[in-house]
Amino acid sequence: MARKTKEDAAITRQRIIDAAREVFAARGVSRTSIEHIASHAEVTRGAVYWHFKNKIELFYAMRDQAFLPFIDHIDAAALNEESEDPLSTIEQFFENTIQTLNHDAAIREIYEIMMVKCEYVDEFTAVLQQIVTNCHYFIEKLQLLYERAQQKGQLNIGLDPVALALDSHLFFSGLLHMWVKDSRAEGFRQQANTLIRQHIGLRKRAIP
Amino acid sequence: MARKTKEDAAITRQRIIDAAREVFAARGVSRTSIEHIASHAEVTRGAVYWHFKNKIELFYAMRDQAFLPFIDHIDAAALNEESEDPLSTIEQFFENTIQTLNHDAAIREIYEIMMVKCEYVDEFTAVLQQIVTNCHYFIEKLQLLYERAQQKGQLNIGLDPVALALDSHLFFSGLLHMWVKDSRAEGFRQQANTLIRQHIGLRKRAIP
DNA sequence: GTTTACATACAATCATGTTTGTATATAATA
DNA sequence: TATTATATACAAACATGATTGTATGTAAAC
Repeated sequence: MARKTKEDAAITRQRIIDAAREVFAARGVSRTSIEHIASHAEVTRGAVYWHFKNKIELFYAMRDQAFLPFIDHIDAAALNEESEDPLSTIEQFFENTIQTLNHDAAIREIYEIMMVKCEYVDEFTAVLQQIVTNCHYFIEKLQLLYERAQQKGQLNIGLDPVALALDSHLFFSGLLHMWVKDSRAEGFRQQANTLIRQHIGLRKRAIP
Repeated sequence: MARKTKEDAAITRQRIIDAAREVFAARGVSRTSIEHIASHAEVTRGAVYWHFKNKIELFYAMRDQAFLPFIDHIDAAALNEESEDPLSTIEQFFENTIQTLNHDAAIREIYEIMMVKCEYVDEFTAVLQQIVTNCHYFIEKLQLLYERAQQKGQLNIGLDPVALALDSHLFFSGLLHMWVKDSRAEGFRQQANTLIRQHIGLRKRAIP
């Protein structure tokens, strides 16, 4: 087949990434061969190997399409320094993430793949470490927000922003995991927002 | 080779399970071949296929060695009805689980495999569903304990046992995940007990 | 004309499930 | 109690298919 224009090539590249995501989600990363991805994207393995060195490079490309926006989302929440209501900022952040999972099938698939359809061994161990690094970054931002909430008197007395940040991170991590695992929408997915509000409610200063 | 006695066969079987666990932990479930397991157990594939139909049956056998005791542990905590201090029962349960992970390398490996070294697709999707079922069971027991804590006046006023149970489950689920992922003991593992106490502390009625 | 963007062909492993072979533990029988 | 029959606990061989990376070919864009 003939050479394509640069824009065409970019389209092919994205098609391959999309195909990879879909096949990963259906068959798991390990059981997915380059041929599976190629035929699903309606190209040959040659095209895949042209755009990506191997499977893990493709995996990284796919991951970035969900995680770069997520980082931006975290930063946006934390950077809003003039917010009058830091506690609500946290709550909104959690709810928005769940919203995104509900509405964006691609993002949802990427989370699913990374949480229950990928084995973090060999070349993939680095991915796990990057996730952990991101978690620490996320915890930092949560701590910042809780500190601001404390300054504004939103928190119950005696609560420590550091502890709250860690606790909220574990809560949210657990929530995402349950959300993904409960793929038949048996309840958890509908309950998510309620759970978030209750979680934040636990910290909120009682209105006298 | 010759036929072994029943006890010898049982030993061989357990050796194969142990070998499977070790190789799964090192290479991930998908990348592990029956031959890998066999040679690690110092038997041939024939022995493995004699004792187990295929890889997933072996996986189930391995899993049960960690999860059956875990269920018992949950039941033991919830059945202790005369406990004067249900909140501490919960706290102890969390801490004991972490203790087990710290001291029992086999259990630790099984958790690791199930959380980050296994892809839940095809024959493995059933495993995920079973995990979710177990989670719901766990949440029920937590709810029971929180109800007892409420009756004994241990909880802060206005807290709902149902909400607390879900929140604690998410916390614990997130904690286990972080514990497993933080394999280089960079902090999370040491912090676990502190986090548990703080989490429970959030619910505890302030001593007047 | 050269580089790009692929398709096609090649070579080399590797894994799976099954089948067959076999020595012996164990139960049945005499 | 000694003998025999059979099921057991594997090892070894077989047949088949899948996957990977690379190497080569090619037509069109630049």
